[in-house]
Amino acid sequence: MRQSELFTKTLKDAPKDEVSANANFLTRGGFIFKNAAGVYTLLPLGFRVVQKITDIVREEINAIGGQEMAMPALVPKEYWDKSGRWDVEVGFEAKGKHEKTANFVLGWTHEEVLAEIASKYISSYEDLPFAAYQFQTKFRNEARAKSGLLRGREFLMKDLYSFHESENDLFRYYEEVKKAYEKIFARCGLKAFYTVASGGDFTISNTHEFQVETEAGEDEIVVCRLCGFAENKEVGKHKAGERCPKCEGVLDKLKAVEVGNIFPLGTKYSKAFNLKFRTKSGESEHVVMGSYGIGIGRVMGTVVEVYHDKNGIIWPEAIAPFRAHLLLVGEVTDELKKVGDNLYNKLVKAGIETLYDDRVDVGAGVKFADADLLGIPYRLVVSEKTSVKEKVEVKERGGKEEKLMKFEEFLD
RNA sequence: CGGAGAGUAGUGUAAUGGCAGCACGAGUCCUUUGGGAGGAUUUAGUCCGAGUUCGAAUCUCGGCUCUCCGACCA
Repeated sequence: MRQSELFTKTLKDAPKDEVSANANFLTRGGFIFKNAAGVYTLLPLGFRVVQKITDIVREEINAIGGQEMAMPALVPKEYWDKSGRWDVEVGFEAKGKHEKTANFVLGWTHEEVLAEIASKYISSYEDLPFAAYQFQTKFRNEARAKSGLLRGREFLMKDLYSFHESENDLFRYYEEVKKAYEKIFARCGLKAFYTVASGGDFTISNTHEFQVETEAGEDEIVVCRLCGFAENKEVGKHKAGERCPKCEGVLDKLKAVEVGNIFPLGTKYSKAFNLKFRTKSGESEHVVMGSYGIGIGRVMGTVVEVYHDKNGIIWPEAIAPFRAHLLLVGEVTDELKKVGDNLYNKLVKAGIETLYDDRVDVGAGVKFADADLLGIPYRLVVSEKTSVKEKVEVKERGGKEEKLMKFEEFLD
């Protein structure tokens, strides 16, 4: 992508009143645009990051047998009546302009929808287990949207639902999802604590959250840094300073953001939707369900909270919008442009996603500042003053040197 | 949903009852070209609605929106 053709621009000043690092840098860099509190447009750069994250999630969920599908955002009232969740306060009701009453809710979760569908297709133990998921925009009328992408009223979520003939089988799959989640967050560069959370009325045991340490987080958890045991403060069984229940360590308290969660639902929704199957011995039983979410936009925001310095974002390579940032620096002469264009073409041809700052009449300071802000992992600078490798020098945004040799082959 | 603060040009700000100004951005011209360049010139603004007043960005009332703290949630 040639930066001269990118329709967004960077902003020099941080948005007024905005405090969180992710809202600041993502807005200034032109990754996102705020349309309303907690409602964001993903601009081309932000969209690329989200695509990288969804690709990773899709790969890992497919690997545990998830079947991708797409459910509607308009969810019929009758479904919510069945589950008793019509009046849940986070819901946005949707009504036709000329209709008297709202007949839909903008989906804020999809247990109801999939339970309804499953009840038409599942009839025998032979149909179980199965798991289906989607990436979808969810709508929740949060009383207070805040912290940029960390808590929005409209956000992209990966929601996975699993269906089983027994609790045993549910918990077998639950462990698989847990492992998949661990891989997903690790690949996104996040260290996530697998955290015990209170289940509430909706589940048959505790639920689990994946929490990433950051001051911008809204949750407080106690963790053992030795073995990784973690518990949400709301559970209240363990306190900071106490001995870890799993090992010799001592529990620490920290602020964190929940990037994912997994719920053993049991039969709440299968009962509401009459979702039953015949066992091998011919009895009719309710399907046992689990549900598993990952907030995609929240992952993106969390990564920015974790990976930034005073100048901007430092994307982990796996989810960076581009891998290389090629900069023409100094006076852009025809000769210099030729060196840059050649290198750009070579990189693109080799499948290296490259943002090429080919802007003319933009000062070096501006280009470097923009590059720092955008946070693309590898920076290749083409300039008259660079003596290395025919006017090209390579730097890594995060400051480490060892990976730079990757680009040697392109610098002939 | 409770509490607090704030809405002035695309962005950031000044003007506290009396000519809406500055910087960045954007346009044009010239100079400059390795860390947010310089000069000239142009562009563009008081959230909405009432009220007080000779006169309102400024004061009053109502609304809308945003931010922060709290409660609640992926």
